[in-house]
Amino acid sequence: MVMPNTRKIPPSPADDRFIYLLFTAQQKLRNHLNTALTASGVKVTVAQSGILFLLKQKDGRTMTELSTILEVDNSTLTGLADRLERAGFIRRDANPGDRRSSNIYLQPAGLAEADKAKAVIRRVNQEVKAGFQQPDLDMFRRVLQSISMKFGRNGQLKTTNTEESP
Amino acid sequence: MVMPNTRKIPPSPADDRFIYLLFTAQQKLRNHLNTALTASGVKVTVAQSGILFLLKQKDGRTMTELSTILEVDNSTLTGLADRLERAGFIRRDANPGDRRSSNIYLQPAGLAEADKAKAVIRRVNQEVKAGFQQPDLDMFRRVLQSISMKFGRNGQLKTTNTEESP
DNA sequence: TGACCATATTTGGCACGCCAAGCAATTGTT
DNA sequence: AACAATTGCTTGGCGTGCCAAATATGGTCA
Repeated sequence: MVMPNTRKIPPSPADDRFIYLLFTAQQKLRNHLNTALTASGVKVTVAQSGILFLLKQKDGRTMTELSTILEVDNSTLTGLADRLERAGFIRRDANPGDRRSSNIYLQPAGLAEADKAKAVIRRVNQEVKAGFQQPDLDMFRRVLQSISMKFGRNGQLKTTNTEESP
Repeated sequence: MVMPNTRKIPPSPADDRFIYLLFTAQQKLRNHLNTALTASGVKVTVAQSGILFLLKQKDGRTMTELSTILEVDNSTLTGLADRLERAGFIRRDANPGDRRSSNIYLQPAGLAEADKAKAVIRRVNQEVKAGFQQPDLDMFRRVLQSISMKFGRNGQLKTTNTEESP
């Protein structure tokens, strides 16, 4: 059945615009996150932190490796890496085996920054989950993952856990 | 309990990083949406379509009115309106009562464009919902709305239905 | 009226996405 | 070995967000 019960329309017609809802939630979450990060003295942004986490997990990755995992365009990664390098958080090193590519290495300051960012992000992730039961969150995850699968480039689910969990 | 069961780790450790999941889903959805729009000959982007929908619902709104409803910065709206106006989809008209503000009017081409965009967005919204039961989607919505409420500027839920539904 | 504060919008600067194009280096083909 | 195709990365251009500052107008109050 496609049509809702026509006998009685509920007081709040239940917003069916999931695209809008998703976009709005993401935008507010991103703003809150970046605000929380700067408030905690973290200089790096959410987007940049992803690179740091991946390098902490395995140092010396290449640009392509990072952009593939993060599923962003190569050129996007160039910009992110530029800023991280300018801030002294990472270092681009020539790859002796293949002079086209470069290996990215986490600098001490970058490692410290990653940990600071991780703490904030973990906290916000808890805030997101607050007020819901595990089954609810599981369903939420399932829908998000289905969106990623349906509309993703490769149609595949990417489970590249950056670290332990949040 | 904070630690998971240590006796047996399940095959798939259930990704708990909702921030990452939400960001990824949103990004893929946005890309798919804009691809689908251009594929259908729609010249306007998702972001721009929001303005058209609001004007179709009630023409002559001001910039501030639009940016408040869409919950984007005023300056963001300036850019969006610039492009829509340059494309001939809207018109900025001086407000006789208050010369600081301007009323935005949908042009015939803009109305046509809004309808074309609406069809595509509605279709993608159906794709998002595909494979889920209504209770699942309701839970999905609830979590998204709770994120918007938790992290929104005003902490309030905005239910400005742009039209009938998707 | 004139100093002041508030409001509406724009501008400029930055972050990050995308795409298309470019460049250098590597690999494959013949 | 020589040419073509591929790969790794950067550049340039654009859209969309943000914030802070500038502009212009409007309203208040002494």
